[in-house]
Amino acid sequence: MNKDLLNRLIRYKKIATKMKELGFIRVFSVNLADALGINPVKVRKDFSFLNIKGKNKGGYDIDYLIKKIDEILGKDGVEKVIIVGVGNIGSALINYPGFENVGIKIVAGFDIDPKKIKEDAEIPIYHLDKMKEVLKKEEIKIGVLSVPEVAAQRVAELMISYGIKGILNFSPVRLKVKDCIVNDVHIEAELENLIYSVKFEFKNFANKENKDDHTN
Amino acid sequence: MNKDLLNRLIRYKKIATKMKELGFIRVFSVNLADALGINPVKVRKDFSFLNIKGKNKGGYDIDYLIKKIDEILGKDGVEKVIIVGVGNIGSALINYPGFENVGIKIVAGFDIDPKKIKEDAEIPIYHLDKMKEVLKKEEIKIGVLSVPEVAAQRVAELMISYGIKGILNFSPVRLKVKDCIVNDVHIEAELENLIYSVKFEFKNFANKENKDDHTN
DNA sequence: TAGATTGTTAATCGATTAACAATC
DNA sequence: TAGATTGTTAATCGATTAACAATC
Repeated sequence: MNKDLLNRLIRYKKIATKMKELGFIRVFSVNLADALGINPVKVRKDFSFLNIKGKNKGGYDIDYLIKKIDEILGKDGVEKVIIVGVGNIGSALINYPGFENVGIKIVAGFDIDPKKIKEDAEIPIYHLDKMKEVLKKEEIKIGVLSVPEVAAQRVAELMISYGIKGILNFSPVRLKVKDCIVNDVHIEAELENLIYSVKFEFKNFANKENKDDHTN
Repeated sequence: MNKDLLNRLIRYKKIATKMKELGFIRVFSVNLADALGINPVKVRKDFSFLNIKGKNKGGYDIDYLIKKIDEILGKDGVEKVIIVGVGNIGSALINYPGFENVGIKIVAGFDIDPKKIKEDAEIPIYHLDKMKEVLKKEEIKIGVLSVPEVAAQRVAELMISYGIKGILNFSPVRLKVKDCIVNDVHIEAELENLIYSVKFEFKNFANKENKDDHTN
């Protein structure tokens, strides 16, 4: 199960759920492919690999598809997540309402700035010193790291020592860690990449006529 | 120039710049490879492809390397960017101080909520109605899209109609657009992906002993 | 039956790594 | 010279696409 396949699986489920809400009961590989912008063969390959069966000419049963994906993903209730570093990005995430819909609950934030501590808020913000206690009590495995660059490596190691097994890393550094999965969200880098991509496109606009409608 | 290569190029430059600040004058492919967590052959392949020459046994001259990368990237001063949708994420980005260092300037934000409008702020926030005017005047090509999901497609089309050529998309939808490059930053999806990756790792922890120190 | 769709095998493509000559 | 490093060719690997039989 590589990251790309996992991403597709999450998206298949999202689409199937929406179609179910609209009253559909089955979906063809070509529908899912259109929605994701990929080749229908890849959808069938994915499902074949994951042992999700379709009906010849009948497509895939939506209820069955959702059930299978949930099985594969090990869906089991709400996942608790903490936010470490309550700066611009950190507080944006704490206030973001969309996580609930996908079964994610932000249970606490942590910071070292006394002005940011609010232990009695709906989502409490504690001093970093309390992280160990909270993590152990709540058995939290997933943390968002949104501290300044200079602190990132050190704080990541702290989190891992308290039992964190997955870090969503917003700091612009490559974390060197053991026994922990890191997913990077490097906004700066994405923006720089975009800027240069646009520049190249302009530079070469004379050369290429048939541009795609969506460049990942 | 694909996206991965572009990303590596940006990182090569960042590392070279830091090494220069530390007083180094040359760098070996293996150094850059270590920093990026890749194979040194790939570094040399990249440089060979981009016509960046090293010295046999002498590595790559840092000043020359930076100059060549700047040439390739078409580095020319500060890039102006707007933020469309000044919610949690949008305002976090407006207040984020790190963009200056990489030559990015946020020049304005746009929203439809009158409470958010602040035309006389350092980084002014205008009503969406003024977007056309500002974009034309400042000749802005790059925009960050951080509006709610339901508005994303419509607002993206609006931006493009006013001359935007690159969108950094924070909304959890696949934008269907023409003549515009879209880079996605899907925080929710990354977090979901992380959660499931950790679950799988646990499920299979008995099977694998030698885990890598960093999983992208 | 004819047409549409799944599921799989084979072919293709590109990215990555291995191997190694050239050279300092 | 011996060792280290670049640069390139060849080999490998995995992901993607093409082709097509099976089937409803």
